Amino acid sequence: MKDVASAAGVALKTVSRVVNGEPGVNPTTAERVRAAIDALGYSRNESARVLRQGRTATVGLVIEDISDPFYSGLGRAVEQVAIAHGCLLLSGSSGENPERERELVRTFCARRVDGLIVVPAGDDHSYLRPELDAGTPAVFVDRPPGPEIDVDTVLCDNAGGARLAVAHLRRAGHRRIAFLGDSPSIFTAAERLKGYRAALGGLFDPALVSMRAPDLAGTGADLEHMLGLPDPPTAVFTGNGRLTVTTLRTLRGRPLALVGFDDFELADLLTPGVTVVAQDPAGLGRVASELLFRRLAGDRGPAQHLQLPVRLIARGSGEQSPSDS
Amino acid sequence: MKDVASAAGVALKTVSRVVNGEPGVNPTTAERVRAAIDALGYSRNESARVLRQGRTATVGLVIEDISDPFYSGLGRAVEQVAIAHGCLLLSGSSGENPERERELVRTFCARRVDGLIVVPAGDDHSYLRPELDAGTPAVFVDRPPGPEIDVDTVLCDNAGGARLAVAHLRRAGHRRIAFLGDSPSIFTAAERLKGYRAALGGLFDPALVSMRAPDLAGTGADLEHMLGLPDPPTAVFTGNGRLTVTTLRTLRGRPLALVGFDDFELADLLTPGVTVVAQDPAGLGRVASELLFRRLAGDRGPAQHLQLPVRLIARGSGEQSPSDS
DNA sequence: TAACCTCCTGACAACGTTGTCTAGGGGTGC
DNA sequence: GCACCCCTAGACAACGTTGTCAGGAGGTTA
Repeated sequence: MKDVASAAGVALKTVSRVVNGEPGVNPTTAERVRAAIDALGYSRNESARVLRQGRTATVGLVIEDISDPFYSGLGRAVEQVAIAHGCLLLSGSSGENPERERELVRTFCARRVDGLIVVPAGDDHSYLRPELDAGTPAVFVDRPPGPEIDVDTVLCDNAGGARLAVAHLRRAGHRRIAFLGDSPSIFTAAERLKGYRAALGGLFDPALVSMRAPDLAGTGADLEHMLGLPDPPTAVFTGNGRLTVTTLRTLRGRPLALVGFDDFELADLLTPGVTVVAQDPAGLGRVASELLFRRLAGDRGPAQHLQLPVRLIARGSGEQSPSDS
Repeated sequence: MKDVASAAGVALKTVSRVVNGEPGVNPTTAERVRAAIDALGYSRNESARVLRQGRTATVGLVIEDISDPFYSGLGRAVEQVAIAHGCLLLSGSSGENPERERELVRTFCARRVDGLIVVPAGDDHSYLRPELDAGTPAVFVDRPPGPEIDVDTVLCDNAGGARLAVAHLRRAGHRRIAFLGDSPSIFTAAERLKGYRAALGGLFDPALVSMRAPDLAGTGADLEHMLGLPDPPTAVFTGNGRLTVTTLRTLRGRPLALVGFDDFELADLLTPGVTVVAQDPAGLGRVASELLFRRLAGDRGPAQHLQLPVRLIARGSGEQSPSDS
């Protein structure tokens, strides 16, 4: 900017005014400055601007894994809202590691992001307190924070979705319904287990429940084991999209009624089509980021806790009767 | 930092030294400073640090659409390499819009990213010249830049992959092989058309080629039209993952041999399994970012142009003979 | 005891912006 | 012709950090 100023024969401040479109600059002078800017290929140093003004026009997004379609859909929605507000997105994957989540959040905060959107991996978020107190708003999405902090959250109706899935299978006549879920330490997995259990009532049998960290081989083995029981399941409820795919791959055409949590591309093209409880990742991202930008615009109201609905999409796999298997 | 300094009763610079782990600070003093840091919840302002040092430890990634599995896989790989080098990732989706690509790159540069990884949407990259001259390295991945600039590129063997696909179908006995591709303005689509055409030789028939911007309805209609020709195709080669899915959805079980460019999850679970020419999105991302970090480490050698291999994965759909349809 | 060295600490400038304040030039009103 | 005001422009400080350099305290050597 200094170079531009001397090239145009004006003061620093005048260049600053032109760059920022501030009023009170003679059009002739402004034109001369613009010419100098073009000639020198100058572009404003945002770091300095941030330092001076305090706002970075950057939002930090912490998700579990950007290459998971669920989270990348969520991320895309956040990105779009951010762009609409003139913000950029700093993003990072926690890989389900609380330590990494924390590190990402701290790094983002050190770079003075204006706000955070977090899919938490851990359940202790006391480390966020200083940042929140310093005025950096955070919105938790897909999973809530630990009890230490009270911030905006956007979740989907996990338990309700699970009840929906199990009720659907029960309507088709199933009484032995297995649940293949993620590690119970994960909020959504625990909630879905609750819904599953509630909808089963007296039919609940712990022998038909497998919950473990994503591990294709392990969950597949659990399912095989269940199928070998004297009173095997006639239907399966899978706790997330990855597990649904794992299960399909394990079954490989063996007929077993199936309802999966999370919709996925091609679910309709498989034979039979896969019945799912669909949530709306883009909706989660959109709502969460709109909440964040409302905070950034100055909303100081109490923390909001939103829940987005889920819906069951029947495609065939969930409508098979017990006698089909 | 100023507050920390006065709280600990030391000078600014001493706090700076402690924060940066610089030698030459009395352990007692350092401990006092650390206590003050904890008490005040201080975290270093990276903007100021960047301003002072000139390096942001940030890499910019411009891709087409973060929610596309191909690009999110690529993005994830870039992220991992960046993390390994202590860098954060600023990312943005161009949505196949050259204007937006340019805007993203400029915004990234204004924030002084240390380097750029770009999947270009446009073909004029003269706008990057000032940045390159200023020493910001860029690596183009999946598609090359326009002729105005000569930078590192990492592509996959598009034409070779297409030849592979068509040759595979020809071996199964097909002579009427349709090509459903993306807009010919997109580099990869054009290359794949070239490979398709080369492998067909005299069998090439423009009536069996559809190339258009991603548009489910349009491509589906083109395919339907081809199937209504007096001499219809007995096989289809689809130009990318999205189009493969579109085609599967259009065909909905109608038997027609199919080979798709790009592998996708569940391709093996469909009936028949979908034969694909698989490229390695994570590999593209990894190689590109390693190239970038080599530049950031000071490598000033001539621009490298790498090509990653593709491989054909036979799963059934590409092995059907013409008489099956 | 003087000279020197090491270890630790602090003062100060600088990075590139922008907010605030001041000032000159020219026009307008009386 | 004088007072006043508006328009434009520039000088200067400040944002929070780090690099450079200077200097004091204490120990060692001659």
